[in-house]
Amino acid sequence: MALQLHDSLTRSLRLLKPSQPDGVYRFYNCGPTVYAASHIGNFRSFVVNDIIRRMLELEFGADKVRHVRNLTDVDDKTIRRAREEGRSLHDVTTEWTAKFHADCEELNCLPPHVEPAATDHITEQVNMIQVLMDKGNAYRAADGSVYFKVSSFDHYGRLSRVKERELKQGTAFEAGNTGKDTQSVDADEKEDGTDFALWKAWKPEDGAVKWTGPDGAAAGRPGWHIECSAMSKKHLGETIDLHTGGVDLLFPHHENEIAQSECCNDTTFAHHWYHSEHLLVDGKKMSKSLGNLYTLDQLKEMGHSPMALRYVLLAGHPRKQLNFLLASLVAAEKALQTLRGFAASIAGQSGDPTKLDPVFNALSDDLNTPAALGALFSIIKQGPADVDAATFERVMFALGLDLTPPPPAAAVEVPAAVTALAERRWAAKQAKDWAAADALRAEITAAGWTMKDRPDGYDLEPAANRP
RNA sequence: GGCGCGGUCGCCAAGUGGUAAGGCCGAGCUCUGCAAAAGCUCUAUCGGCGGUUCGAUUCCGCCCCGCGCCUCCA
Repeated sequence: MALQLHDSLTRSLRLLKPSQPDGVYRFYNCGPTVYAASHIGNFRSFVVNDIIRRMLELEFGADKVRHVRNLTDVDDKTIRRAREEGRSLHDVTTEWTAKFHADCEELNCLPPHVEPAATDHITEQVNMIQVLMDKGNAYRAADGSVYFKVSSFDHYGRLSRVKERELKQGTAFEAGNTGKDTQSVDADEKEDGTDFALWKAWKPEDGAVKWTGPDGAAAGRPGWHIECSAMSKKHLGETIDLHTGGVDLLFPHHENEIAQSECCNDTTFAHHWYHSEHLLVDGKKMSKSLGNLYTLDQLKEMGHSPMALRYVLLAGHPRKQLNFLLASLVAAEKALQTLRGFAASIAGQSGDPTKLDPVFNALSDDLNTPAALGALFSIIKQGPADVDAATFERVMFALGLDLTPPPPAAAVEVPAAVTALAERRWAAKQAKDWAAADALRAEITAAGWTMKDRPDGYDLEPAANRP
């Protein structure tokens, strides 16, 4: 089945196809803001995009996919962080970029082919803003900032259907963003409330962070949206095949990107838009204020593996909100164990390569990962006969599941008393004194340990009491 | 207020106009003295009320409940 993906612009399922004569599929994925460790909700988005990348490679060939994912390394949050820690912006973003890469690697996400950073593309952004100003799509405000004039772009709102939204009294939209931390001075400078910043004039709290702006504008820094327009143009060209991100980016970020790019380049910005849904925790979107935010490190500290998280992320449909539960990680770990056992049972075996088609078909059908997993386990249930090992590996590649056994958990010190009990029970067992052996097992259990017999000895493990 | 999404077995979660995948948990069984591991088996009528239909969980309407977005959050 050919790869199909939901398109946010047309709200329909559409086939993925390279639009350029070179046959290279151009794929841009909005990346992280590097000011702190990304949380597992961020990673849901990146894992989903990783599946897209993998499916594209299987569909068109690894050399026919160009995957770009940016790094936002200058914005309010990165600047604030640097200021609070008394460090340079670069110092802070370098640290968190490295952390992001490490987490991605643990989650088995393929690195994008290009990972452009906003601060490395100031010139490209300034040039783009310049063009927009020259064309009358942007204007300089009193403070030297530059804004995009939304009314100058007829198609504004097509993606998010913002024009169909009615502005009602008392809503966040109308009431000047009450409750949001956007007490932006911008509002006073803009000609229209919906206009957005392309270039932000320097303010004292920006410290050393500033660049020369477009002609006539003050020194400052680029607005958030323009970086993606400029960097996707530089690395993928004026028209790209697919642009993706989390649903929250649909408006205003992607809507604004379209406006900037299309006004600047006079051509279609992206043929296809895809947005993955949010990961919820405790039924709510993760947020610092709710205290329901997890990072990969936190899960690892609880004893969970990155692969288990990846599996959990795949267990929900990418375009449907997924409620994250710690218990799901335990289930995922079990499922992975089954997968490992199955992989071992078919190792080196050749069989019917079409047998796993249902899995690929599910993935090709709008990235239905839960259905794919379901199909996979249905096949596993039928036994290893006729399953082609190489094809199974392709399935694992598509899902990005690394079945290498996780490194053994850090050895926990076994108390001497428990070791002594275990030795006595082993001796009793050798002597076939079952009554004594069973009594000793009970004592070991009471002490909080589990004794697992092997033909030639035994293992001691702390009693399972994970969440 | 606007826009959008969702309510399916104890938990997670696919799916279909003709009586519902899969994972986890649970139960039973087999095999190993016991335990572990492994294997086998079993467990739903799809939020509520109407409508369309030969037939709806699947289509339409209304209601209830939950969630997201509405200017810088993946």
